[in-house]
Amino acid sequence: MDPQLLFESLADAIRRRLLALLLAEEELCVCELHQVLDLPQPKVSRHLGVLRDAGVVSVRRVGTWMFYRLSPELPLWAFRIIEQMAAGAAGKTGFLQDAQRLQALPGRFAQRVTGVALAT
Amino acid sequence: MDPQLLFESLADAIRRRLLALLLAEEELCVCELHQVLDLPQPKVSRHLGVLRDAGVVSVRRVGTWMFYRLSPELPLWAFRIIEQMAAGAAGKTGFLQDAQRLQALPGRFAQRVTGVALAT
DNA sequence: TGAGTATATTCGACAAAACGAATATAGTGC
DNA sequence: GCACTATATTCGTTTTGTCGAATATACTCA
Repeated sequence: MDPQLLFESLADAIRRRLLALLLAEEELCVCELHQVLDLPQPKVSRHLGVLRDAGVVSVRRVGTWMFYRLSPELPLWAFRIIEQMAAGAAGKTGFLQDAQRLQALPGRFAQRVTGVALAT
Repeated sequence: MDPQLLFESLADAIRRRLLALLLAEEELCVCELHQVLDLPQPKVSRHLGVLRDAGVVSVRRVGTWMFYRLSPELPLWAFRIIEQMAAGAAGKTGFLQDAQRLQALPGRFAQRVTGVALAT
């Protein structure tokens, strides 16, 4: 993990919101993320691409869905930075509403199970 | 402390090197920093200005010297991010040589004492 | 195969950030 | 006042990053 790439990733508020959600939820697909952030899908996809190219997140495909998660290869120091970032942003506008919208997403459990079943 | 300002600050390698030095040394003047980093003084000053405006570092004047340190008002989460940043950068090129050059600076103890004495 | 859904990419415009070089400011000491 | 040191700022240029809009790709299911 190149520190330069990590901190470039963290310099954008949208990417920080994405990472905060992935820290809370383990795994999310693009459609869930773009609903929660309430941003255009191409925009979310582009920012996820930056995170992916930096090695901050990893992806697996399940049918047409792409499930993103924090990279399991993140060094501890990088993971802790993301944790503290989320801690610092916890109360801020955007992050607070993201957390609420995430909990309000319909059918999340079923979709997750389907995804896992298909992948196994 | 605005997360956006902190992460913008951390997105630049020179500013991360500055912060790593201030984490190790408590307090340093511009001339020490620009010697250690081996970069033009105006460049170092400009980057310190970014850190100052973001509230990441604070300054005190002692004669013609300006002594920079990590801001005592940094929230814990921000301080921990800087710590982990330094941990992640520890081995990397630049940071390693900075640490060595810092130790090799002549007259650091005397200068620090003088500075404190003048300020009191 | 074709329609439909999910995701990714390209394009050109625009804004922000960093740069070197030169210059300005502020303090010290004579 | 002048010379000297330390630090900061401005200027014009170049680079980098983000954006919306449009389009392309990939997969599923019938």
